[in-house]
Amino acid sequence: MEKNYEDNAKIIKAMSDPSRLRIIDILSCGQKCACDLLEYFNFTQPTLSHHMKVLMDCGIVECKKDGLWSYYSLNNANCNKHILFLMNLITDKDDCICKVKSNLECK
Amino acid sequence: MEKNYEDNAKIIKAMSDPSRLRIIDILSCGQKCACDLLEYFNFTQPTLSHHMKVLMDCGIVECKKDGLWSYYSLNNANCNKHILFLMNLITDKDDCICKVKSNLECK
DNA sequence: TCCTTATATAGATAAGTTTCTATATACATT
DNA sequence: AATGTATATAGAAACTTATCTATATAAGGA
Repeated sequence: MEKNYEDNAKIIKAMSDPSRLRIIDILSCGQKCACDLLEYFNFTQPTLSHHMKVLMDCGIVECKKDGLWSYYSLNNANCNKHILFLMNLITDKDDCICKVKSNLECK
Repeated sequence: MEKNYEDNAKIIKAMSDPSRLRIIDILSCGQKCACDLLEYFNFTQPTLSHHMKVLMDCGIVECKKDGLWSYYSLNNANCNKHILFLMNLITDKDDCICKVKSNLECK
């Protein structure tokens, strides 16, 4: 029981940072490599690396390596429906109070 | 845009602590005064007071004073549907992966 | 083989969070 | 009025987090 509060808190905590919310938002348009993601932010490459680790550690994001590049994407398969729903809340353009996605152009 | 990530992160952050998840879980059974809430936890009264402040500051919980007592309840009216849904995820016994609520008895 | 490039890791620092003890506030009761 | 009780606030300690710089790793191309 206690354990469930802990586990859920960990996943929710991973989403409780503005930069990581934005990363989730960006990845909702499809996979991106680290260097592309980095262009959306003012922080450094190691900081992005840290954020991606947090998102991967709790299963929200997965990584596919190809040569020098790391391609990140939302790990929908691994996310339980609760987290998926929250991600949709944040990323779904049409049904979104926060309008976070409105300034992104998905290709 | 930036602002929305910040605002959403603040609300999500308020829910990213195991103790506060449990408080939300307990309040899903109905309003409780601080001293009743406190019995579920091992921390002190000022610590509970801190957690309630965090939950109230972002609008998840509201407080009704009656004499010496402070009655806390989930502020469903003020919560937008996104947050409500996440609270349901955590608190709804029948449709809940986390099963957080299973050990609570609502009267 | 050497250099460049993409990403990860190590370690430090500054800021934020959770918790505590001590104390204040404010209402109730005697 | 004095005392007791429920809650809030202040301030400090311990821990965690976000960020940085410097460096390591590992793959590709000259």
